[in-house]
Amino acid sequence: MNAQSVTTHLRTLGHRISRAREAIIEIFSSTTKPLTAIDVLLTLEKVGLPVNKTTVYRELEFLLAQHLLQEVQIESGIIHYESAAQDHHHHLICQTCKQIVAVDPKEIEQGIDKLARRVRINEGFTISDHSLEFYGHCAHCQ
Amino acid sequence: MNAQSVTTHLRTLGHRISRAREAIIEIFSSTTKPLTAIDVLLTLEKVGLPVNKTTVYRELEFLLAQHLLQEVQIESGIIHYESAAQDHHHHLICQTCKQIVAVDPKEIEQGIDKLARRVRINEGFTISDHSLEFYGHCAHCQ
DNA sequence: ATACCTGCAAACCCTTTGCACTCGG
DNA sequence: CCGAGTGCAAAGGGTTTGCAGGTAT
Repeated sequence: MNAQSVTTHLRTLGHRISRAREAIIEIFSSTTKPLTAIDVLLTLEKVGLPVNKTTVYRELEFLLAQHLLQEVQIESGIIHYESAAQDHHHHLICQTCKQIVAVDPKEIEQGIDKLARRVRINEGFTISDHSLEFYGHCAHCQ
Repeated sequence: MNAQSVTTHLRTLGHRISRAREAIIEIFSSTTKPLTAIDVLLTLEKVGLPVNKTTVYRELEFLLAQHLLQEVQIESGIIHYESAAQDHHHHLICQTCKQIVAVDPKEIEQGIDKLARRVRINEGFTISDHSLEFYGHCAHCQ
């Protein structure tokens, strides 16, 4: 889902498309990296569309409620968001330089589904989602 | 590793065992649930050993540095800790009642190792750790 | 025109820090 | 005794809220 179709979708639902909203949608459409509110704030400044941090927080909340963004659990104490339109995937987090790389896990996903099935059976849980993140060191930081 | 052997270990290293420290070690030795600083604070109050929150935060930091606790990534914006002495495992988080259940994944671990190996090859990362959490609904909340 | 969206300031929650005091070994 | 551990108050980050003013439709 590109930025264009997202704004059209929102308009259909009766939501307005302000400059800030449009820019934030554009930011998340053009990266696979999970971003924090501060990341978004700084990116907007760079792009020449400075916005109050309150607006950023409110917009992230709004897009989350619209299921256009999702939270990512990668670092304690700070919330990261990424586009919900991306294919389901996981992350590699370099513990040295903190860079985050998305992993497209076609094959991995199968494996996790198997694992989830075992867990569900064992504990009586119905599992609807999972998060799997790998921590280590990237090629450059080794 | 039980509370007794932990305190002995710390004494060997020249660290003192205050009442607060002892009680916190005891708390983490007797549960598999990941706890927040507030959880620990409230538990100490219940047990009749009220302690300042600063002390709790400092103690968690200390035990983390001693590799007796580890952080768990399960909820954005708040840090959960659990005993590092537990066998490596993962969690089931009920999205309704928020209860957290530890999963002992002897078999699962093998699967993840395989997945990690594929990821490492693909991205040039050296992977030293991972976190895998499942989200869904427990038997009671379904 | 009228909601919705925005900025600003203040409040909130979780966590950290500075400093003087206390207690464990 | 003496330094590690503690409490208190204040500050620090990230996030949320209230309200007045601005803007998209």
